[in-house]
Amino acid sequence: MSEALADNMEDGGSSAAGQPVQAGASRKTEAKRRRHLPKAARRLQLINSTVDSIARRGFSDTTLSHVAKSAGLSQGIVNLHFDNKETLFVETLKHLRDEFRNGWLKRLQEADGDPVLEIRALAGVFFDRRIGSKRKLAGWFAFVGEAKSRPIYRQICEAYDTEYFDAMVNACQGLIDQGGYEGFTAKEAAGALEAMLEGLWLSMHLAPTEMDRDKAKSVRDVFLKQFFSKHF
Amino acid sequence: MSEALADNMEDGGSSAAGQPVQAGASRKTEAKRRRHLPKAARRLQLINSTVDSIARRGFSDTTLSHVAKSAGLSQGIVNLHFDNKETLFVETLKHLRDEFRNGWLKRLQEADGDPVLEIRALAGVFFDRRIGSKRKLAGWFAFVGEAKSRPIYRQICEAYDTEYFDAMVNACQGLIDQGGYEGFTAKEAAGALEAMLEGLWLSMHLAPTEMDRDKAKSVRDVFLKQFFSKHF
Amino acid sequence: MSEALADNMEDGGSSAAGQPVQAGASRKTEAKRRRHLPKAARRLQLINSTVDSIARRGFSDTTLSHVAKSAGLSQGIVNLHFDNKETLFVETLKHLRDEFRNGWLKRLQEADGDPVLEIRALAGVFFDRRIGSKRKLAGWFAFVGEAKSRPIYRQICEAYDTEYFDAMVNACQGLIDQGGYEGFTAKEAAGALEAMLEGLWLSMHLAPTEMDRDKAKSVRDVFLKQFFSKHF
Amino acid sequence: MSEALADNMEDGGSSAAGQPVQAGASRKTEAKRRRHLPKAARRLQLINSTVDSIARRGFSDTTLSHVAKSAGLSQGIVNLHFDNKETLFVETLKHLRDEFRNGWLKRLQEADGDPVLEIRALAGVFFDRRIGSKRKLAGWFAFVGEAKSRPIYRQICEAYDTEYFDAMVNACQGLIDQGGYEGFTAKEAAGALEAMLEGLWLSMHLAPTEMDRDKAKSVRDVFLKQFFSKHF
DNA sequence: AATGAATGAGGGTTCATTCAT
DNA sequence: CATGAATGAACCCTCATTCAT
Repeated sequence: MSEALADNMEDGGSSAAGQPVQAGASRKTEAKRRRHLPKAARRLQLINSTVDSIARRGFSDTTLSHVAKSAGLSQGIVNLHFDNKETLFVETLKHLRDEFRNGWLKRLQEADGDPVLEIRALAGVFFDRRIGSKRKLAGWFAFVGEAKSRPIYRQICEAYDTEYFDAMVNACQGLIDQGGYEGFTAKEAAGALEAMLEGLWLSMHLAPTEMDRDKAKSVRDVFLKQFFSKHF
Repeated sequence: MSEALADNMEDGGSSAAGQPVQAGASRKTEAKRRRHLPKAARRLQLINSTVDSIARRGFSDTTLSHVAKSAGLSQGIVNLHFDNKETLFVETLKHLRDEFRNGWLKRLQEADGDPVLEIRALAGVFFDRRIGSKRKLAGWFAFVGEAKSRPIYRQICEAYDTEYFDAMVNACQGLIDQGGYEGFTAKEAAGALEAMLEGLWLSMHLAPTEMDRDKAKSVRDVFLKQFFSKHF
Repeated sequence: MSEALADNMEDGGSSAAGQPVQAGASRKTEAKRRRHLPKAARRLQLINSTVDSIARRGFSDTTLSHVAKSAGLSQGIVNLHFDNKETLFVETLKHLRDEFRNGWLKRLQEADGDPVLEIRALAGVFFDRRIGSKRKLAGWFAFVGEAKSRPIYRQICEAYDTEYFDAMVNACQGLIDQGGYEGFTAKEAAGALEAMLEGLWLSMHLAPTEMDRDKAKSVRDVFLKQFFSKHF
Repeated sequence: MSEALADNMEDGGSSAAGQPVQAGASRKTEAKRRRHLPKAARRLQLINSTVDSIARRGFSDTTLSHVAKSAGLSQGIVNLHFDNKETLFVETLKHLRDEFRNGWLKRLQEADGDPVLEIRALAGVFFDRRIGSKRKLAGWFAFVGEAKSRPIYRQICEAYDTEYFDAMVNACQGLIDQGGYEGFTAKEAAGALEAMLEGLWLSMHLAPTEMDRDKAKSVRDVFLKQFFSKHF
């Protein structure tokens, strides 16, 4: 794995090629190479390898061999745990989606109903190193690229996107209700904000040297100040 | 196929399979299937077919057979006009890129130095039906999805992206210089605006029913009003 | 397939299409088609099929499909065991080369230093049914035909050719040292003899009805008698 | 054309790529690039280009495009002058064959019935720079390599080979009739001699650094001296 | 549960051949 | 006579999937 892609491995990139990660190799049962693993753990490992491969080689050059090798396992392993390649991709997307949702949901709960904190929470997920790591951005945009021709990918995220947007609208409405804002509705503000956040991710994905996380954050801050000057 | 024609087709794309477009079908010899075409025209036709195919089947399921068939031509036609599949993709991306640049450049010239008009010009290209048609958006995001693993795609657009951003910064600076704006630099405003426009394209691509062109325009307007209240 | 078996087949070549050779077909599990084979055995089988195909269809009409089919295996089998077609050819040539060398080396050792027996050994390999079978001659000359444009083929045999020639010179020198020969050096005799032997192979390859193995042997004998009249 | 292959161009290698040979370019009608040529001349030019290509790229990598380009002509030119690729090859082989036959026939006539001169004539053709040039040797052995699978190639040379061998036998018989030789028949001597000459060609083809024309000649001389000591 | 040899469909590419110009 | 764009069959190779071990 290239350094650039590995930089956010706190989010659990899969094992290096050849040898699976052995965090606690001192435990007896892991003295030998661990060949048997609970089904769920194996599946997660393969999903992570898939994200790796997509980040490194792109969607169209990701083969099941690559995924297996990157997990340090053998040829047929994927078909043992997933019905087929498409299923692996679907599960991978669902994994990214769930991580994203868990990310903002947890923060949102901590906001405890305060609209300012809620907006910070909802926007903040885009700047979470674990969720917006380079390899995961690559994963996201790989799926975006295929979404047009594979409706299933859109369907997988549809309800979750709506849920996120609704939360954003709600938070904006909370600010507006506190008075002093004119000229835009909560939906419009939320639409602009979400679009901008996604656009920042796109820039971070395409031109990481031009748009790093800090620069993106300052752009976000400017935006919030312009829209909600009384609160930010 | 004339460029104007293809651009207005809004996802209609290149000729239908089986019968190539025959603009001047009145000529005698066209009773039989027309086989010869100027080299440049044939290449453009194939590029359009490529965008079609990418939009319809995605990057990874676009085969040279599909491209050829969608152009109503034979198997080997692509390799006759392009070195290989990758070259076809590269030329396709360059085509999209050039169209995009021509789009805003022409509008920018008409702005004649007026910053307000310049910003309208630069933002407007995202709402041009010919440039931001569904099939072309699909094309753009297909390349985005592969950009991480194929640096050539990024390189192709790099300088052009910079050029666009610089123009945007310049226009924002023009407004700021006219006074009355505080709290953000031209770069920050331009960064926010461009990110939001790209985010709107993303929404239009992924959820066209949720985000249509008109809704996107109103979001843009809200943004401009919030940032440059004295001019919009 | 055992090597000895294959060598004795005199143009019979590898297994017939449809059913691979099953030496130990009595085992239970062989009721179904045997699919797994040790890697080395599979490679040898494919090499033999390659010689077959070259003999039957020539170098330029030998396709991987033919090789696979002639081995009773599937399309992709060759690429599973060899990097590519060229590698298969290279390994095939090396196989022929090694067989040839093993042929004369073994005989030479049995000669036990006696120059007369050594010359018989070195010449004799050309008349070995296993090494100079019709299909293998076809293989040899197929590679000869491509040698000019694919230097690798020459390189593969270069050192081995030199080794053979040196052994021949050495044997001739042995005879000359025993006295009574004038008018030629050991190198010249060896050069003439080797050239003639190769020429005989050429005739056996091109005109097997005119030049069969027995006729070739008698020509060889005449040659030896004329050059080394005191010993033959 | 590589230098090594060009060194014997006195035998009329075809034009260099890009520009056809223009021996008498001063003639009016050749001021412009000569596009029209008598059929026979064009055919010969293409045959020569074919030998070139076979020498340079081998039989299996010789395409009609290469032949055409090497003649400085366009794609479809070969099919205009030959029924198909196979016909071109057949005609090329016939050309080599005819040149070879003309070579020894002419020399033989000059021998005027003297067996010694006849043998010199028959053997000498193998050392003629025009007939045994490197590129033509490459051509010969390319056809040898395909001969097994394309009987037509053998048929083309069959009668001519017999004719040559008969002449050789006849010359040997002439010497034997003059007395003093025992231990071999004319057929055996001729068989040995022809085989050796062909073997020398093979060595000159495969290992030109080891076996050059002069070395080959001296081997031939040794052979003649051993077999026909009273005449050579 | 895991392996990895084997399969076979389908991809990109080449090239002999055709044909309108 | 000559050109070169176009065709389409067939090649090599990849890879998702199967299956005996």
